[in-house]
Amino acid sequence: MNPDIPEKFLKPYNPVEEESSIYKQWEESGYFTPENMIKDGLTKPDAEPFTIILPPPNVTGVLHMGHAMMLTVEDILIRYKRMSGFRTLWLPGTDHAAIATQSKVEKEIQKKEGKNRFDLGREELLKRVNAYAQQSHDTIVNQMKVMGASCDWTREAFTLDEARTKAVRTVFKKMYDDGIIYRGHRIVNWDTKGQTTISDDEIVYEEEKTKFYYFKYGPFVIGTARPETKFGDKYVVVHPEDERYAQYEHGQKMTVEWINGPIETTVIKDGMIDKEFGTGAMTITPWHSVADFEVAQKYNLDKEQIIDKYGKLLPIAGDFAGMKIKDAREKIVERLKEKGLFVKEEDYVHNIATAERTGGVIEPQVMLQWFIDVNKPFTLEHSTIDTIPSGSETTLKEIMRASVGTGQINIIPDYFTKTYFHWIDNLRDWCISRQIWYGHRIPVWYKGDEIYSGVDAPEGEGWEQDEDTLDTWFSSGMWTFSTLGWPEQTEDLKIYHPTSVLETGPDILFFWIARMILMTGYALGDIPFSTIYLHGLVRDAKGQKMSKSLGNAMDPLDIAAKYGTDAGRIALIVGTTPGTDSKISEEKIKGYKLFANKLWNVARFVLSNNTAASIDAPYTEADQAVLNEWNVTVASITKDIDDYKLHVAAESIYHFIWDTFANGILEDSKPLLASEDMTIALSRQRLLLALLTESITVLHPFMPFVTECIWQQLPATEGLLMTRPWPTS
RNA sequence: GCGCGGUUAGCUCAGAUGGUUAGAGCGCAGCAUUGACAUUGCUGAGGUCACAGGUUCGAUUCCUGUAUCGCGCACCA
Repeated sequence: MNPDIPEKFLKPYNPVEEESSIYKQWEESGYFTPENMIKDGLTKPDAEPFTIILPPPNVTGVLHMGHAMMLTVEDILIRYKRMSGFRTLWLPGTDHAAIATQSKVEKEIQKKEGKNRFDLGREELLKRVNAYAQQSHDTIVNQMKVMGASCDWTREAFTLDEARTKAVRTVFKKMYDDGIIYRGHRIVNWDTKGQTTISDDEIVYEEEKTKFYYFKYGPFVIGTARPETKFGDKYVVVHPEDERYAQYEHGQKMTVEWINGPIETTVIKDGMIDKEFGTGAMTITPWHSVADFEVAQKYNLDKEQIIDKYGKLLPIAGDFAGMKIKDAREKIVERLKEKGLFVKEEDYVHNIATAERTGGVIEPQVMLQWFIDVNKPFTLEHSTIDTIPSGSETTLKEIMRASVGTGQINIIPDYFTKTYFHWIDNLRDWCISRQIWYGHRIPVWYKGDEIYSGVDAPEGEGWEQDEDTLDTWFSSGMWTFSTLGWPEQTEDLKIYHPTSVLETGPDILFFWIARMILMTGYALGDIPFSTIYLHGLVRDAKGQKMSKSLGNAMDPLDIAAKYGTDAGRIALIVGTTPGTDSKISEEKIKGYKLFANKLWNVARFVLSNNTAASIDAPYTEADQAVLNEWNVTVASITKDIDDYKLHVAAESIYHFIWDTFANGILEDSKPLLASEDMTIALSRQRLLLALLTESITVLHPFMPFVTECIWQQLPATEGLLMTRPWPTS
């Protein structure tokens, strides 16, 4: 036994003791910044860049296991590429997450002080939200460091900071000038609780059991689930080929008895109606239904507002004015019964739209809002998108389609490509204005009838800025290039853009990924990244979604404290495959804590059986063969990582270390190390040290802490394992 | 309704561009060991790879259909 073995190894591996000091060493080395790697000769100056821009976590609280998954996958890729000689940048940041953050703070204020945002006023609310966001930011950054994220903190960004604001306003103005951003009266999703518009993607549908009513409407019987919206219904729609209604002409007018007395109605014949549903006849409410609105636009029909912003009936409802829609429903049915217009009712299940963040019911409303036109042709001056030549006319939809369709952007797993195209096909104009206060204020100013859009406020007196803010995805859509300094033509932008990999969960494929492709295509004529890697949702041991309310959420910090970050990281990777949900349990993580300790003991054994004389000892033929086999293993692991099969790579190195190395080679070594023949003993000593060194190098991206810790105890090593070149055979 | 994915050991999941005995972790049974190991090692039991057709010399793998679970989108007023 070698008496010089470091004291550390006399005890089991203690991750908590080692991890924070190791992270500090990495951070203080400056090597998270690629330029420092070049300066010290660890990366070649002309090395190919590899860039990941971190999907910025929302400053709404703390990181959860989904974030841990994201950070682990990205850190593995980054560490691997850094070791492989790439000019590697991982740029971190956080997202102000407008509506999510504001509604969270509003809820707290409501709970503690019983006040809403209108009681506080814009300025005071923003003060509170900013304070909360700052605190949340600090927590998040700390968590990321605990998880070992090797990102370049000198480049950290925030979606609402000064540089990003400039980028946002620059794009807004350009789109405004191109006529892609327009202001108009269109039907939007109005959140009656949050008092703001939201996008189609922020709606969640909840099943609701209700009644489906049939009423007499002149000579027709119409069906509806929402009698309370029917006051202004002056149009009855039937299918042009419906023989039951063949006797009526399109545009034919008639007077019918209705809720508050007789009204004049007009027959509309359009294919939008489903002949088989109900009676095949319905009245329409263009102000409060997307489909009805479209028919109304098509035939230039009147649109009347029935429901106000708070979900109450307007004066048009006569006796029912001021009532909440749910209360009004039964009373209206009663009225129609009294008038003898009621035919029958049926049980009915349908989905009601609610707002994801506030839970409020969505009432479609026609409102004056800002939109991005996804179908409007414009000229793209400079383009590197394969099928869109520079200077040609295109649309935002076409950019989104082309970037992925040509294979310039590759999605892993590839079956999500279909989902992506399906979404684009159904995409409508994007409503970007929000009636909340936390976020990028719309860079538009008004003075009388004049409208001005620009990066800065216009000169002169009397200009008022638009009260609304932008949808949070407007700014996060620019994240891959706004973080690199755009609109300035920075070195960073030249070197690191387009980025290499965008890694995130499939739940924000549309919210975010598609918007990044849109924004980057528009602003730069380029793709934002060449590979999209989608990880699955992290669920608990029973397969349930982790959530605070279920009490099954795991805190990555607790995991780190109990089992070590390394164990948590590799447990998230092994046995999971891109795009597929995975389950994580403490049992699984515990298993990898044992693995860290196993490795620790391997190191102890190797070091205690190593002597200086073995350094240049020639390998025996048998030992050379062992080394050759290891090289085959390395090559296969390398290929797996290159193919983004991280789960396979992680399992391979785990098996090599535990089964092949510890249980096989170490056991076989015992007699060899004791051999009288020094060529055999020294060769074996050298082999063991070499295999230990190489295997911790390959394991490093997956379990960075324990490997770095062992590396620094090895004889004749200098510098950090983090910057050691990846083994090539 | 349309689309996508899953169905492999008791549990959680990998994997095979079609080819002898289909893998891992956990769990289980037996044996060994106090050691490099807050243990670990060895051995073992356990699988018609959802079901039915088809293609093929050969299918768990490819194709079609069915069942079932999950997800996404669209929604019927």
